[in-house]
Amino acid sequence: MPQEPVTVWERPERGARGPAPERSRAQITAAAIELADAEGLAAVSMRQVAVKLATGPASLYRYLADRDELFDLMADAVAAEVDLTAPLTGDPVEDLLVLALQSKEVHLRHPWLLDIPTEPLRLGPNGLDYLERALRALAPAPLSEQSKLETIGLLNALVTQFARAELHAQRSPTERQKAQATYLIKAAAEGRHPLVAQALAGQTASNADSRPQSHFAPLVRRVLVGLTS
Amino acid sequence: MPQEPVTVWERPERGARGPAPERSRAQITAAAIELADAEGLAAVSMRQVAVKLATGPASLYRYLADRDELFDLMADAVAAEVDLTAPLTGDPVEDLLVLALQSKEVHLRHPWLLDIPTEPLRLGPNGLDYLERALRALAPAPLSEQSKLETIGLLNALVTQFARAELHAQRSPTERQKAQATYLIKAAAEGRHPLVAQALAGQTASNADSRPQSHFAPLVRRVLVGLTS
DNA sequence: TAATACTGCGATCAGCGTTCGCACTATTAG
DNA sequence: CTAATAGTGCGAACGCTGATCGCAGTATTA
Repeated sequence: MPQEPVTVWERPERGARGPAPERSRAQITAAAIELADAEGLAAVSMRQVAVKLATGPASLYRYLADRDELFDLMADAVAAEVDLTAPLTGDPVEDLLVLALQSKEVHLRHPWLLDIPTEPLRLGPNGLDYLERALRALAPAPLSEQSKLETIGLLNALVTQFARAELHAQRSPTERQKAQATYLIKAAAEGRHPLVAQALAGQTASNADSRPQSHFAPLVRRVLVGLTS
Repeated sequence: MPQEPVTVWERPERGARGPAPERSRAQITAAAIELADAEGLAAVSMRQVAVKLATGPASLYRYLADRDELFDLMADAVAAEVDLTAPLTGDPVEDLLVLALQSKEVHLRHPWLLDIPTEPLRLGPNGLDYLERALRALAPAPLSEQSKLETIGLLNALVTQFARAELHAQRSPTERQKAQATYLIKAAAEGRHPLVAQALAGQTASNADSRPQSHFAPLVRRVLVGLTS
């Protein structure tokens, strides 16, 4: 027998009998995203989401199997913020770059995305559209299927990496981060890590320009050119 | 006044007064790593670690400020498994590749590393040595300090990405993963994502060769050549 | 009209990270 | 030698978490 449907995406939103649900997955997702945008992913507990919807925690389990599925819904919801309608140029590098830039914007808008535990194949309908688009952009490149997927994965890794760095730069540091920074400086000044000290100096010097110039686009371009040649 | 020491690395392991501690950070770290290796990072709760050390949870807080510091210790402990003593060749690409390969091995040996929440500057003494080594490898390359750090960051992103993929391939899939996979297949077969379907087919075909050949080394080389030229 | 399948949700469970306060002990100061 | 001090071990507890169970109420089907 073929195992009942299991992902949120396949499981029907409501049954055919009984009273109409008073809420919807979309509403719950929206409430969760609002919470996460305002107070971080840690604030997205079943209880707090329930409070926001004026119900009890147990009720949410009529809509979701568990908290992880809520993450699925949240991630896929914001994936829809990427525009996939613009025409492709035919240049894999430029077309992928457009995608990556947008994806990075989404991450900056929803920093909690970086806190969602990485699951293999966490991909909803919108994520699927995104992937299809990336593969379309990559179609002209003479790569194996596996290499294409690896390239897209690498691109996503770059997106999250730079999103993290930019968020880190623009947010005021926590106590922990200040402590870590002073430790690093002190340790580097000890003399046994001269190159780290030098890199640190260069880093703070470039910050003194107060130009948070990100090298994202040029770096992505270089990497993609190297991979799709 | 200069704020009391705050990172685990600066805070002295024991005070000058009072009885000698019955345990050490190293012991606690070892117990936590054993737990994590065997049952995953989720099993590393203060209580379970305490049980493993035949003590109470509250006692651990004489050694650590919080659970996150335990992660610091764990990550830095396994960072020591990378060999940094071999002589450098002088070729940044090859020298960094050696580092990356080792780092990936560490991740395969300790999969829970991928579950530790990414914090900016989570870097202990061993992590610092690793960073210094990477900068040494990169010294011959004509790059700005910032670009060097970005390159190393990208390298680490590649390491985690491939480690994740390889672990995913070699572990038997969870219920969730099976469900996600069947959803993906079904959705791709629907016709609106032809390229995803094609990529999926190519993926399962290459798996049929049962050769889990990783493209890690060649891909890292290509990326690094592109970035350090 | 009866059976059925669904909904909302209060009560509750087990587990979590962390804090408090107390008994105890080694070191230091007088 | 004694008293003050700072450190240690840890039982008990607090507030929070994700999740389950069972029951009352409701819309659909037979």
